[in-house]
Amino acid sequence: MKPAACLEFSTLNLELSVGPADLTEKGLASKTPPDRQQESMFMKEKLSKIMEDNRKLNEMISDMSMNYSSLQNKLFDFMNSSPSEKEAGMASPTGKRKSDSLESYSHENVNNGVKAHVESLPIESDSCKRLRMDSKSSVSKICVRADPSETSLVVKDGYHWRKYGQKVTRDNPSPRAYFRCSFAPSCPVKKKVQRSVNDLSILVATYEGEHNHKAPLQSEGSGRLSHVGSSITSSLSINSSSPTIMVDLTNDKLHADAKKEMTSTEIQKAMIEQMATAMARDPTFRATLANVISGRIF
DNA sequence: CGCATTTGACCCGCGC
DNA sequence: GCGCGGGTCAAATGCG
Repeated sequence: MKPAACLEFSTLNLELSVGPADLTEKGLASKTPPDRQQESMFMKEKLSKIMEDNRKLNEMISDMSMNYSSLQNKLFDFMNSSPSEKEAGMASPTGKRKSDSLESYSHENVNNGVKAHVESLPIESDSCKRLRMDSKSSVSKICVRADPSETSLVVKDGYHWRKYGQKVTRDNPSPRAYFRCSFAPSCPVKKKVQRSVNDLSILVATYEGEHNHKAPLQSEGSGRLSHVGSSITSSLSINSSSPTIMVDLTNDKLHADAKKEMTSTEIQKAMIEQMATAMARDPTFRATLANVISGRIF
């Protein structure tokens, strides 16, 4: 999802509650009768305009929901397609740094661990300079809410990762950990994990490349990977300042709920509800919306 | 003993 | 050309 689209989406789903009571509080009651009549007409116009805006916003959110559902259906279709189809056109496995090539792709790192919550993003400004040179390459990024006291930069996503380096970067005092997919020796996928500079409870995982193997079954491998996928699916929130999806791993109740089987429709519904709730709760989003509304009114 | 993690050194691209 | 900074390597270390 593009940032602009996110912004549009994030300005939805809040009730506009400017009514006559609000208007009288602004000193309108003290006006003379002709003035009052004029003001009343003016305010009626304003109210109808606001209601119209509200209606448009509701239309936009329903459109966005439909688009989201359609995209997610495509995503599930892709997940169900054969591995050979996914691997067509995939970057060749590499070992040496000079030969690292990151092909562009649109569906990335979608497995039983991070269903539909992974986004493909353009290379960020702070990403590797070598990657920046390749204008076609893209990365996907997920944010995982984790206990700040937890020092291990482990993002459980269903795959097996081998840590091969850690570095403190200039723009973030928290160390950045570098992982390779260890499930298949030839798998070119890499992962960088670093705590958010703004919120230490958030782990930002950046995925580069595409797995050239099937996702490991959750029952096999290390036991800590159990129920990873569903736990992530059920609890997400949105940071209005960024298009990145947030995943909350700390909610025990949701962990329990997530273990239940969910149909894709239920997942979509739950996700849309969570997104709307998260946006409405976000103070930054609300302040932005208030500015937009006040700008329209005054 | 084998595997994973840690960590300092090194590589490489970019900006000045 | 040099320094900076991100990314990677590989020996050392830890752990089951």
